[in-house]
Amino acid sequence: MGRPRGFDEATVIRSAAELFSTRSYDGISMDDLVTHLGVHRNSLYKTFGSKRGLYQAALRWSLEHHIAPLIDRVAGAGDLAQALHVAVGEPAEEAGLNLLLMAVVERAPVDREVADQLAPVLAAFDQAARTAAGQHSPAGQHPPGEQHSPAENARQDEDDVAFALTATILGLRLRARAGTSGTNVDQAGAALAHRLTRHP
Amino acid sequence: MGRPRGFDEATVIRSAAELFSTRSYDGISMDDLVTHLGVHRNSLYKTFGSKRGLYQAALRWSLEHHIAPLIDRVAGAGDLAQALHVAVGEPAEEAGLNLLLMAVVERAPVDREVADQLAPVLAAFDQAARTAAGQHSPAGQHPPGEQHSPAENARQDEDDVAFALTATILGLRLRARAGTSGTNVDQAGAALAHRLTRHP
DNA sequence: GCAGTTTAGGAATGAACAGTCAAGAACGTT
DNA sequence: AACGTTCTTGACTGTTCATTCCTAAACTGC
Repeated sequence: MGRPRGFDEATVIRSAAELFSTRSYDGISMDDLVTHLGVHRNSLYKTFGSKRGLYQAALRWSLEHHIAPLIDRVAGAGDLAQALHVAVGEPAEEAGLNLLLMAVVERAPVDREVADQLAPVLAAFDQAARTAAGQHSPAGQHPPGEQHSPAENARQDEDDVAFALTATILGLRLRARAGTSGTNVDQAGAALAHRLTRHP
Repeated sequence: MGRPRGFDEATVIRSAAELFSTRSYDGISMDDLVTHLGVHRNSLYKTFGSKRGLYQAALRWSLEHHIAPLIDRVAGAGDLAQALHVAVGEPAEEAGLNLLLMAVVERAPVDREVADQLAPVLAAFDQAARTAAGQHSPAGQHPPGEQHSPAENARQDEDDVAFALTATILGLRLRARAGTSGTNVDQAGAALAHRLTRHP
């Protein structure tokens, strides 16, 4: 009952995510959003409560619909080269990764809820990178013990490499954003993957 | 002649760089700067012209006094592990790299002068990473020819790996900034370097 | 100690900002 | 067709923003 909405909420969220992926949170005004989304201020406030609410909805949507599938594809990639390719080479995921990048760099440090939302995503990325890098040891957190058995060291090493690989993926997207052509970024990822998998 | 300054310009620039490294450009107001720097608004405007002028001075200073020496140390590192360690493991350079990170992610896309200033710095980083990764081929741009001789391919590959390594350095700093729980960044860099140098 | 020059300080300006209000329009229900 | 409900709309509010004005202060040279 009541007047029907003149806009599709999912579409608005997707457009907002796109806009938020291009500039900093404080660099985007509500007027910018109103213009870019083609939806009236009050409709946005009614639906999302505040600018922050809209941002959070956009981030959540992007993490769920862009990043999570991307993580799955990274985890399912046959080898590391393919994993890096799907992570940075696909232009379709640009907006999603750019928003993640912005969120990590400039939102997380000043918004705890954002930080708390991103932490598990980065962890999942690590896990996927670890899977793609070579299925040597099973998933899992580190057990509490302080002993350094060879098996534990190996597992820790896998974690560390995966952590660095996620960093590389984000760094490569950062550089693509900074002006380097996508082709070169993809090529750089391939070159690094090749070096890392030379010695299986 | 005239009344002497009540502040040291270099100190102010350094403090501004520190502050700009913590939040986005638009997330920092002139009031924030006035408070953090302990210098009156008018003195800042008299000296730097505008908020953007102050930012540019801070960025230039940081690139010159933090990033350039860091690049030199990366280039001079004995091996890749050491290069990554000096790049991400030294807490003294945190502010410099964080500012670089913020500049690349959120300033460069909306401020061409910043973008133009960062491009050669990233290129220098690539060159240093290439040097640290192994002194196989001399420095230099690619010659114009389109042939793909083995030597050229090797050189291109070195460039690509170096590009990816710079991305990794920035990515690792990004993750350090994001509050890495568990795995530490330095250790991750070391693990990746170890994998990359296993096969010389 | 006065003239000239440069900085400091506080107050002001207008624009842009996030968020709100009240009136009306489009529906389902009765 | 009258009603309650939900959405739309444009104007509005108070705040914060970057930037500027003006006067007083601190110095140098005469």
